[in-house]
Amino acid sequence: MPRQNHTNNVSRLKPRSCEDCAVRHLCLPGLLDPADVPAFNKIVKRTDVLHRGDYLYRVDEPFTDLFAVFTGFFKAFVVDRHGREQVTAFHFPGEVMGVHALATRTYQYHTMSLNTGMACRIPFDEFRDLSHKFHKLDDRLHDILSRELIRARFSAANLTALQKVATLMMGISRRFEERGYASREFLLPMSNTDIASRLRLVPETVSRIFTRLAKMKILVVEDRHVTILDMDRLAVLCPHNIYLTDYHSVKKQA
Amino acid sequence: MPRQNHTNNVSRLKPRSCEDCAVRHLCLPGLLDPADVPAFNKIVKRTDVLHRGDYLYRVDEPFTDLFAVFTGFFKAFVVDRHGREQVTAFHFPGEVMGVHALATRTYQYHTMSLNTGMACRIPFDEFRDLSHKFHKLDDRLHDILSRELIRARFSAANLTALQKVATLMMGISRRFEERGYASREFLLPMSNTDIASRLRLVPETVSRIFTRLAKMKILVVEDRHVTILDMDRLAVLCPHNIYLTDYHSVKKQA
DNA sequence: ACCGGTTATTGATCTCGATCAATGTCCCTT
DNA sequence: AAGGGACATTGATCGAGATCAATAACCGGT
Repeated sequence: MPRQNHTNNVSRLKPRSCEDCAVRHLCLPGLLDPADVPAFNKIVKRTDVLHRGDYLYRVDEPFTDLFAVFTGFFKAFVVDRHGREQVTAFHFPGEVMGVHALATRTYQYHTMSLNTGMACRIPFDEFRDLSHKFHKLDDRLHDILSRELIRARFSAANLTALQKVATLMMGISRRFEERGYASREFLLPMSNTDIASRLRLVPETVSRIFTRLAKMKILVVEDRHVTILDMDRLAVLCPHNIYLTDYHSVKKQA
Repeated sequence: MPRQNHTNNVSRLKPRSCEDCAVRHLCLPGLLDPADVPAFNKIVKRTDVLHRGDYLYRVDEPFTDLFAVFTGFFKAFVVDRHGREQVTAFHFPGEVMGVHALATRTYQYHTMSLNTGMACRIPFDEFRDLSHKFHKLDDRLHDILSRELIRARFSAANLTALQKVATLMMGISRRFEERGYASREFLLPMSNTDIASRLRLVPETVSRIFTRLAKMKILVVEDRHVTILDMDRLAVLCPHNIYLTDYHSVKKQA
């Protein structure tokens, strides 16, 4: 049984640049003329190798940088007054983290590595200066913000537990696909508990839904290994064809 | 019993300018040096007088303009496949509408006037050019987007019906307050049904919650007239002190 | 290989808000 | 002033998911 996820592979940890990053097209410099990418790369710093549970930033820390996932997976969450985690987003390679803090100038979410990985740090002041020269950077930032906004509003929709889980799984599949990885078979980067928290469900319900989906021969989760058996019927369970991706193009609603 | 809402007053309908707009500080030009406001005002056009039920824009229309509420109130909504309205936001004077369409270049929500009012139309291409000269416009746009993002994520939180209604009422009160109107006594600009739709509840539940709040001597709704009797106890019902405002500063969570 | 803590699974019961139903109120039109 | 359609209120019942509880599987560390 395959145990390692391709995307978890961080064996070659030498610093890399945006120029040869596999997910640049999804990331902040994605709209730049290739000739302008080195100028952008110059302001980017890579973090140390991060391990499961390491924080990228915490709530109330002053906002100084935007971050992008270089390798690995991250989760954003808040902690309520009873000490319970509430996951607000999962972040895949190439996705930008921290844009929510533009107005308040303090991060509003904790952001934590789900496994071994690395992030890119983009000092916002330098980004802002650069975006005045390269307006494509501004356009991309606007894109990211407005996509996240639409996605956030839709994830507030009143869905059944089955629809929620189906939509999340479809979104994860899409995100693997747009990064060039297998989209019908993959390791879940996050725990069942994190999934439940993200979807405002309890872990018991997520577990039951997985059992149901297996009985329906749509999707099997064994250990953390997911196999999508029937992508079409999975898609039918997702209302509006809105998947919980961060950058996939937003579909129209009827 | 007072029947007209101050903010509904559109008796003097001559075109006005940003320079003497009472809610400019909340709006797109809010961060501009006063000397630069006329340059911004030059690209702004006011709509005709709009009446209850008039559309400002519809889903799938090409995105050409940002809009701002000049007078009156607006709601944004989608229509699901069963023809049911799903309200996604209410907009008060000075608030900017349409920013969600930056990425897709088509509006993703219907936006409709709730009563007699008027909106400002800001052609986005001209705004974009101007923002390259006045970076404060860009900063404000970022602010608006990131605030909406945080608000949208929180409105996805798992609240009880009581918490939802309390949070909305507190948000409305705050929004009246920051516009200089009475914040403890006002006319509800939207129907109970719209409130229910916004909060993913049914109108029956909203009605029952209002009855409960009256019995608790926290808040009375008679006809559309709201009187807040105990602001402190209302605030206690709002988790995280996050109110559903568009521009009020986002509070920290514990 | 063995533990100890975290995480997943499965079942029984409970609860909040939805649904169904009936009546009442408001407001716009004529 | 009358009538009609949308909107609001209140009660009775229902159901999806939470909660409570118990067991099992997994994982990291020594």
